[in-house]
Amino acid sequence: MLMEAALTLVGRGRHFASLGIREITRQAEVVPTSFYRHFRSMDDLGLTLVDELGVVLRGMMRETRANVIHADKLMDESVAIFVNHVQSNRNFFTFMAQGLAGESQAIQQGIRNEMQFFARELANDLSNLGLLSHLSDGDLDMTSELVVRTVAFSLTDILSISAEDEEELTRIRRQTTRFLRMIFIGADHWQSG
Amino acid sequence: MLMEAALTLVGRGRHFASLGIREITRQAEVVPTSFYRHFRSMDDLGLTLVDELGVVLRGMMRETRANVIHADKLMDESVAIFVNHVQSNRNFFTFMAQGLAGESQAIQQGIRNEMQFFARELANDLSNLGLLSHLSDGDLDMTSELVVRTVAFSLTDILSISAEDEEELTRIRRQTTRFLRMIFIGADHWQSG
DNA sequence: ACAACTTGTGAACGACTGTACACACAAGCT
DNA sequence: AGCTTGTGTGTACAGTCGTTCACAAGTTGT
Repeated sequence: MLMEAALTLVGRGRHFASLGIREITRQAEVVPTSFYRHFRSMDDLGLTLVDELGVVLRGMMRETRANVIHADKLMDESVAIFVNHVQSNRNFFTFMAQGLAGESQAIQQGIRNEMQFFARELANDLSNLGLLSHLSDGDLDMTSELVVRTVAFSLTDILSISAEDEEELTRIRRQTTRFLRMIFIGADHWQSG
Repeated sequence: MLMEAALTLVGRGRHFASLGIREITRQAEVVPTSFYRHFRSMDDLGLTLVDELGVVLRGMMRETRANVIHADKLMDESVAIFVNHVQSNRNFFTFMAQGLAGESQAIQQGIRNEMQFFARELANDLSNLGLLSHLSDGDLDMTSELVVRTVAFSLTDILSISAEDEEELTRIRRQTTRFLRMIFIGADHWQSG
């Protein structure tokens, strides 16, 4: 599979923007010409990857919703689930991190959209859980956006360490949780308008 | 100048990881072989760019310190100065955003270090201004780190819009300020330990 | 059974790549 | 004056790149 091959190379440290058609088909053990059977260009491949990334993110959302029932452990558990998903889809998330400042505007916009969708869903869930109910819709959206960005930045932390470094991983988990806690305290004391 | 040429290409939408030696020397109007007179490799060039980025960031810090005297306008002014610096060093900051998830670990680490340095300086300044004085050193560091990350993420927002879109720029400025305000409120009500 | 479609193959092209080498010119030092 | 050092030049080579084309094998619908 070509997408898989691209992700493998990305996971091996290469940047998506520096990959070539021949390189990917070589990794996929297929002749270069075959590339065009599936994608018009690299950008095309990238956009398809963004679509699949959306699927991964939605899966993560679903799992989070299913497992976070008590508001008191909300953050610890959400962060843990996030970290686990990054670990088991490392290449996908590496692609996401790269794409945020990548060279294709289309891919960039696609990833940005996924994040915004995620933030809106988060705002919805918070609202349904009765959390931060004193916030206006706009302020709740803003808070969710800030949360998503903070977690997304932690993504780059996770990706910068070796996948087996459990010690560092724990540090990142704790730091991210503290970030989120601080944001929620801020949101708690925020006065809309 | 080779560094300038690389930044020009980056500013033109290319990703640093996808640039070639010949491409850069062509942009610099110099013969390919000349590249090796100044840099051993692309990574070498990138690391030198990170050093120069440090200079830019320090300049920004200095200007912020000089202009932010009243704590009440601290955030609005700091954000405004940041946005201005991004606008007038757009290519440099694009390189920075790319490098955070780039393909050279050395460059990645270099930029990460710059950000950490920035965060520590910010913690220092906050301490000197007598702000958030109820926080422990560790918690003040954490807060600064969160602030720097939030601003860094806004960087990608700025870079994703056209340089002349004043309307969107104002939106980003306001959003970033609100993010920071929320973080500071959270820090205000944070109880260390 | 036959046609239409999908996916993969192999050869070929012209352009571009990184890097090596020998050489030229200028500046600074002694 | 002669020597070293730094920078830029021109040529060259072997390898890679994206893309084209005509062709084969397998699957599907009728």
